[in-house]
Amino acid sequence: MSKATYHHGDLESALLSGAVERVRRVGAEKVSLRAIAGDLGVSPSAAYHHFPDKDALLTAAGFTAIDKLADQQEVALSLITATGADGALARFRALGRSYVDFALNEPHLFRLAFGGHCVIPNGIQVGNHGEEQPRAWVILTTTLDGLVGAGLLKPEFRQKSEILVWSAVHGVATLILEGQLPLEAADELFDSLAQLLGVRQL
Amino acid sequence: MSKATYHHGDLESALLSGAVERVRRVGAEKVSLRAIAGDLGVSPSAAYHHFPDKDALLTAAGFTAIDKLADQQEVALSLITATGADGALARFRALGRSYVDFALNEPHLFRLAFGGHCVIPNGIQVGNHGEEQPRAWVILTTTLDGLVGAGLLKPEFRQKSEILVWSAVHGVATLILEGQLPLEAADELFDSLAQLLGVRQL
DNA sequence: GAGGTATCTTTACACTGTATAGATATTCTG
DNA sequence: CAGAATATCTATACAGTGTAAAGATACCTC
Repeated sequence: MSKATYHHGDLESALLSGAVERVRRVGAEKVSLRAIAGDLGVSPSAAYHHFPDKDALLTAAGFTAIDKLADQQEVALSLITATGADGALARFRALGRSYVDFALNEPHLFRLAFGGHCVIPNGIQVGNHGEEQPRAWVILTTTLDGLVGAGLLKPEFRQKSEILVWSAVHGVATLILEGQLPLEAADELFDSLAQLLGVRQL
Repeated sequence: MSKATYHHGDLESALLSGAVERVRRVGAEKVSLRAIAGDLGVSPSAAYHHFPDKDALLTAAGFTAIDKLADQQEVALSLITATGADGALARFRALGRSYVDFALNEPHLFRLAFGGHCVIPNGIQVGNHGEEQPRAWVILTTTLDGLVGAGLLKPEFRQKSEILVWSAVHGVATLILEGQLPLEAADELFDSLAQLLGVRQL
């Protein structure tokens, strides 16, 4: 409770969630630092004691958006209680659906997350299943492991599937969001992926 | 020559290419209308006789970025003179490579094109091979036709390949650009795609 | 050539990010 | 438990932004 009752409370996280909320509603290019500060009853300059500049605040907001996406994926996965092959396949599909749904339900957060603000310096090491991997990656590999374990995904496709699945799902989400592909493209893509990866049809 | 020697010449297209050039160099969120106008020796308000607002100018710039991408793809395809199966496969790969290369070489233009400015209202009709389809789509379908014609792509996969290939290539380009996947992911993806689609290996 | 119109300039305004300096509350140190 | 040091926030200010409104200028049409 030391920092929590300083001047404002925890202004840093208040600014962060304020930024997320405003981006969510109007999009990153239309949020103003002054408006976020105003919401909190705080002067425009106050933010500079917690973030070097507006861009840093938006970047932080973008990373929490990435986290929200992972949260949503985990919720979607947890809703599927089926075990065995049916469960593994349903989880694979739910993973893609939740990704696309997030993009369409929260377009501004999705664009903030993948629009240049949250560039990870040296990228991800694909083979490395370490701790500092993005959650989306961990969730994906776990789900693919489930398919292999259930005998639905041929083990020799397992490795290559990681990049392929994530890229395809991210791509279709973006292209639908930007109006370059129709809504139905998502389900058609999931069908194609399941079929081409050798997943047994239901 | 009527409009070309009006007051400035063709200010509309000058503004447009000025916007493209500045976005290319510093990114869309850092370009100012006044700077573009200043480059052309024109007052800040002059732009409003050709575009309703700054956003409209950026949107127009985004569509020319989409066009530049298509141009680059066509150039890449035209460089491959081989005929038959080798040519078809090489063109397929070149298509993906040029897409990823464009994203990495022109990150700001790529983000402008697919970052919310150029949303096509009702999306694309996938089955429809009409005239008003985006060039990227036409280029892709033609290349896939080449694969089928050369006996490299199973005809039963042809239809589903369109969405899958475009999504996967767009996705991997974006994820590499945003640092979520390493550079090598692109080639690994092309390998996976070729293999899974049943394309005969070289 | 006259009138009308498209094009561009001038001026102005509200708003932005943020630098600087000062005020205030908390924490640390003796 | 002082008093000093420090973290936090405010007040003020400034340059730069998008754009609205009104006026000037060049072009086109009749």
